[in-house]
Amino acid sequence: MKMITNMERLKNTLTTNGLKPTYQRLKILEYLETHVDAHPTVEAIYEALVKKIPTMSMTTVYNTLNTFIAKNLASAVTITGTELRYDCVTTPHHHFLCQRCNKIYDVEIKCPIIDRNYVDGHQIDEIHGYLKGICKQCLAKERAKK
Amino acid sequence: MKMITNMERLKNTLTTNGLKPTYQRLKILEYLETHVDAHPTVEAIYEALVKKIPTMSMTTVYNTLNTFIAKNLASAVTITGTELRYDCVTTPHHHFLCQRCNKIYDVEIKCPIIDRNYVDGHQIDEIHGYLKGICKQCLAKERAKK
DNA sequence: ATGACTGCAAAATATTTGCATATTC
DNA sequence: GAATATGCAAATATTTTGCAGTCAT
Repeated sequence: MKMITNMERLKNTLTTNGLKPTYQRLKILEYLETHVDAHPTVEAIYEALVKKIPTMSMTTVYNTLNTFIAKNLASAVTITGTELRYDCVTTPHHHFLCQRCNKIYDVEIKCPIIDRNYVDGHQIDEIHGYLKGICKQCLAKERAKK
Repeated sequence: MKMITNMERLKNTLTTNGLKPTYQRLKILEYLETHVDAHPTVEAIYEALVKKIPTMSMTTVYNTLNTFIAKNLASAVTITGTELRYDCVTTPHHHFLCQRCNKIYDVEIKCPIIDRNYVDGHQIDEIHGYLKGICKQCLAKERAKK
């Protein structure tokens, strides 16, 4: 078995999707993969990467994420309504937004329409399940206070 | 049976929820009720109402909608990610966004977690199901072209 | 008169666009 | 070298905030 570095693997991911493996794209993809749990905002991705790549711009982050979405390498999480958060596509899952701490958690839920192609005659391309409430951690903190 | 006008009914809805039945609130609530299917943006509500109430402001629309949400008279639909759309609360249902025409449709789906209070230890306060794809109407138009 | 509500103006936040420069194959 | 990608600056879009004036009891 031939060993490849992580960067080579990411490069392959981009090229096999017809995308030029630019340094910016590689870094953004790497960031998404290593921060799946955080469901980062564009801001967060930009802030993290501009430290290493001083010329990085918000525009590039937006461009790249939109390109990734078009190629199905990432998906937008629209749960908060006023900002977009991002996720690199792995397995289908739903999201839980904590309304106290604003964290987004992945949750596995057996969805009854996951394998339907149509609902009411509309063609389904994406399914998003969003739960909102108070997360485990915040509930614990609250209990501790009392 | 005593007959009441629609405006009296809306007024009752507001007062029984502890809200002063101001003209603006009545009109916004009426608009929401008569345009449930449209899932209007703040902009749309404002534009429609400012014709009748020239002093109406965006701020008031935002204030009012947030008040309604707090009282559970309306809910925010966060499906597009960059703008909020509104819905007046009736029965629980999911939403379908057409990515061609940008319309939002209500869809009835049997949700397996609708009566669960916790998932992975997180307390669930709201459940939102968002489907995206191409709506019936747009599919028909597309077929017609070929 | 008091407390709540409205609405203007400005600020804050988030995203998109035009275009000149740079990079990749 | 042609096509594509980057990134600055400016424009656009969306939501929030401060505050002064207004309205209903």
